[in-house]
Amino acid sequence: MYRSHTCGELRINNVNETTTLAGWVQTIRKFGAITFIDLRDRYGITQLLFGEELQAQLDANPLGREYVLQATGKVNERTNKNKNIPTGDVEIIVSSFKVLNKSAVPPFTITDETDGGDELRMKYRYLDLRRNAVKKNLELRYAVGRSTRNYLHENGFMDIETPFLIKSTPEGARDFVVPSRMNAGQFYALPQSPQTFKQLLMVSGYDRYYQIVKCFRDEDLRADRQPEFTQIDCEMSFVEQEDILNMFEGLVKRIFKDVKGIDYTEIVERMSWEDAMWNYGNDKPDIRFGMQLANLKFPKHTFPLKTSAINEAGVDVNAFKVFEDAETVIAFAAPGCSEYSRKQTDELTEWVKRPQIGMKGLAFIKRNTDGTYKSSIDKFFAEDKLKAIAEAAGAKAGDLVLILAGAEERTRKATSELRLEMGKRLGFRKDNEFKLLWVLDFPLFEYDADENRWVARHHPFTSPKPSDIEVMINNNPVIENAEKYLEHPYANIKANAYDMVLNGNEIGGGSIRIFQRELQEKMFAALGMSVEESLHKFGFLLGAFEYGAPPHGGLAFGFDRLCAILGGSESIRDFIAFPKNNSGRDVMLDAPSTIDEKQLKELFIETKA
RNA sequence: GGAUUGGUAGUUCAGUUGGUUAGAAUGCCGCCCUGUCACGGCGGAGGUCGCGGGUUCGAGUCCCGUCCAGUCCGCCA
Repeated sequence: MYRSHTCGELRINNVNETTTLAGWVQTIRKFGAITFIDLRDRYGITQLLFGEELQAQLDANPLGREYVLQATGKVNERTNKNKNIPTGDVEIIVSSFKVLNKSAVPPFTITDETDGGDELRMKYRYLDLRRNAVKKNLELRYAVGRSTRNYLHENGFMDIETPFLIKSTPEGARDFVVPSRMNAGQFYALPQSPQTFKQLLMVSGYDRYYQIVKCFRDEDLRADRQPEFTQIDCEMSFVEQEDILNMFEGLVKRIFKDVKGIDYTEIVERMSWEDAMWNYGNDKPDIRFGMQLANLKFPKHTFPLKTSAINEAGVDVNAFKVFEDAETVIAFAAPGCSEYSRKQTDELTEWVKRPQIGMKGLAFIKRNTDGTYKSSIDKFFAEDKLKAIAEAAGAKAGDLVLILAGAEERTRKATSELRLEMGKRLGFRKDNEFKLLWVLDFPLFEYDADENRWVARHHPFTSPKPSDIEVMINNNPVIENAEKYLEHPYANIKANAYDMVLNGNEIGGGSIRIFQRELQEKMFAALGMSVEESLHKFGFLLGAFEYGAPPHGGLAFGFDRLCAILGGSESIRDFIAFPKNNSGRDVMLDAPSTIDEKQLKELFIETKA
């Protein structure tokens, strides 16, 4: 027997029991004739006391950090208790011990606040994982997974595994490919998601499916993006959008309850994609705070049903040349910022001029607490006009109105980024506050300028809104005038698609699918695919749709990202046991790497001389 | 593919306008210490300033190239 207890479980009521612990040496504190050792395992830390009679034996078996140690002794109530750890009331008076294994000096400290940098931690990830901070994240991930499985199981969902070696369909993200030895010159692809398999399972009658599953995309990475990542992938038959929204906000609420102890009783807000873009400049708005955008000027065809925020106030924003030349002018109010100094407004201007944001400048109006207005553009607007603009932006006394102008897409995005930045600076984006949102009615198509064709915004299996099906079928997808693609009827077709947004992050998304062969064929054609091409790539799916495919839909959550947000982190890497770095490398394994000539030959891959 | 920040002791970092022998903290090693828990005290070892080239009397510092890492844009149905 290696141990009778873990290092995290002994308490005051165990006093006088004889116990054997095994774990890693966290710290050694020597005081001449006595020595304290903190022994650590997955469950906690317990203090060992080595008395005078063991010092000779300790000198003969010198210990160091991270040595694996077994110690037997009696549980003793401490004279000086440590209130910082759960086992702090007791210590073990060691009677015998054994070094189970030595350890080299670790390259960084195995503590909550480690001195190790990211690169070093990743290289020695097996040491990094000993740290409480990382362990906590993996425990949270495990809890989210358990909660998900429990909820879905209770609701009749069945976990079915789908293959990892599949067919490459270069639509969407780039595939990872795997050469086939038995089929010379041919390749498998790793799935970007089990999308087509779960739809086939619906055809097969497994009307509630789920899988917590690895997906692979060979694209450039970010702090919240890995080449292999995990999805909670779900699909249901005989459902409408409403059924799916209800089922899966139930899932997220259950996860909040199980993992964070939060009763999320609020109604989950629902917002159209158009409203999200109009009010927040973003299809995944953070609604933990207001600061909604005021559209002072915008291209009409982008928002055919909307009217300008100042149309009725009689303000001509074109009085300022920069605004006149701009396609779009958007403002919003930063609460309590009217006292910003010149230095602070200059700094914000520099912030929006960074290449990542790419604006030329920033205009502002201070609505002072004494009722006056001070603005960077008061040369062009009389005070009553400034007042009208400020009011359109929802500014109260003491607020600062920030205004950006330029090309529609860039300006809207920049304003959204600035809103998020100000929200962060003003403390409105708290890690421990959670706000869910459904974004609905996404556009079905997106224009691809490089190829001058339509691409599916979600994926090509997403069904159009029933009212838009006729528009899709009865119009030629060919874009005659690339400049005016927005005037093509396809630009306004809406999809039966939905995203779940948590605190400004897309945590999941899905759609009601096409389930009739004919409509699916039309969709492929709309995306510029020939009949031969669609049969070659998706013939199996079109075939399946001929044998009684039920109406169905589903969604997938980004599991890693969901865990990171629940853990209050921007980066998903510390919620994955063995993540890859920015360049897709595993620095611990040093992968990817070259392979043997022999392996290459077996794959019929020519090697360079 | 692009922008940007960084690379100096085992580790985390400082290093001024280009100027003598490149520093601090921590870790490591040795000695002392019977109640610590960030123990303490004394002493010691530890450097290809990422790599290559250039400017200069002189480069950690300036210039060019390159590699690595981080963040972002493009990309990610």
